[in-house]
Amino acid sequence: MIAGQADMALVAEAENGEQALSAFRAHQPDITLMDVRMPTMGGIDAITAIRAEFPAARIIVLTTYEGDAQALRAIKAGAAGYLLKSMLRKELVETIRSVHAGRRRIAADIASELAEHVADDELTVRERDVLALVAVGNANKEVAARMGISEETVKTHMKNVLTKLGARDRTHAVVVALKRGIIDI
Amino acid sequence: MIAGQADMALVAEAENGEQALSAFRAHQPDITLMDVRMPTMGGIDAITAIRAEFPAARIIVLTTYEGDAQALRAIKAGAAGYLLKSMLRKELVETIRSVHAGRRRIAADIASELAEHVADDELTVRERDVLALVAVGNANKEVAARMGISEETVKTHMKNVLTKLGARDRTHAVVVALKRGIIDI
DNA sequence: AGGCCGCTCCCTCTTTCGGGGGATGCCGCC
DNA sequence: GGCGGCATCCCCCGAAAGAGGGAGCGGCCT
Repeated sequence: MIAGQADMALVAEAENGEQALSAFRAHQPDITLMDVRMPTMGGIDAITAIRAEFPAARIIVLTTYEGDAQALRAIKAGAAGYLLKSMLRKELVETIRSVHAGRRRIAADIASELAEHVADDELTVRERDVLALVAVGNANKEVAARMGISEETVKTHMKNVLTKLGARDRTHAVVVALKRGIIDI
Repeated sequence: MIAGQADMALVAEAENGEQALSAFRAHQPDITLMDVRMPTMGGIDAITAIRAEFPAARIIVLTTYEGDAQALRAIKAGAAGYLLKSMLRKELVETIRSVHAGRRRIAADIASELAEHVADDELTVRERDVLALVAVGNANKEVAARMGISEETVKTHMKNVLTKLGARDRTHAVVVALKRGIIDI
């Protein structure tokens, strides 16, 4: 599709983050389209690595819906664009031209979700760790044992998680966190 | 990509299930590629509708990972192939030729997942209803009120759900059901 | 007609959750 | 050097959850 545009050329393709990095070194493309879900090295890490070596790199994330937290991570890593695979071809080429011209382009759905949560506190590392263990069926006591902390501390973390995510109980909290891309299973 | 194959031609495209059905009527293609996530009419319903009118229709589902339950529904609806969007182009064209020749083709990952769960009891309608309400943070008592049944019945359904899904608690059950495509949020 | 299955309801009892409260030590930032 | 954020731990307590049981009823298939 890209090769079909008069003003574009497809110079390289990669199957994972490491290949992406070495392909970037070899070709130094004007624009890079990046998937976030890749084996061996995720897209976010690949963006970070590429931008560390080439701060001017213009990277557009192209992915299926993964939640606002995922998008936020990509943008913080230096992505200049964020698109969903469900979008039309026209939007893709427009975004490529737009980013090439130096602008940022975040898909409207993602942008509005990001906006919804800008005021929210993000979960801390420990809170995410606790929630991830809760998601796979661990009781507070089991989470405590696995993390080497007291059950009381786990309860404190969970209380914070419920408040921050606006969840009604632990089950709801896990669902919200999965939808928003805060935790992965 | 398809138009680039010597033995293939792209005859129509649709944005939702209804368009897919009328486009099918108009063109009656040898092979149909179907996404499951579409607005207004889902892919599964579209497959059912098309196969009701054209029992010989050969439909390949092409989707992102949605769990084995989703795939099972598609196959029961009459899909002849099931592929993941993450797969390589080569596999896609091979599958198209294969299905055109009358064979069935289910992606290996999906096939092994389906195989894992063939022996399992599926959830009943009520069990899924209960679980869906639990997923959004309802306590048993609230689920009971919403469904117009007693809390004891809700507990019975949840007991069955935990057993059937092999889950450790309600939170785990929801995560398993989401992963397997048994419920959607 | 009998049996299976899904849906419904009931009881008991222990464990776990979740909402309050408060407190302490550490670390980085201004 | 103080202040905020994070992580840790503690107490109380009512309400849920979940693991046991058992049981009736209606529909569907054989």
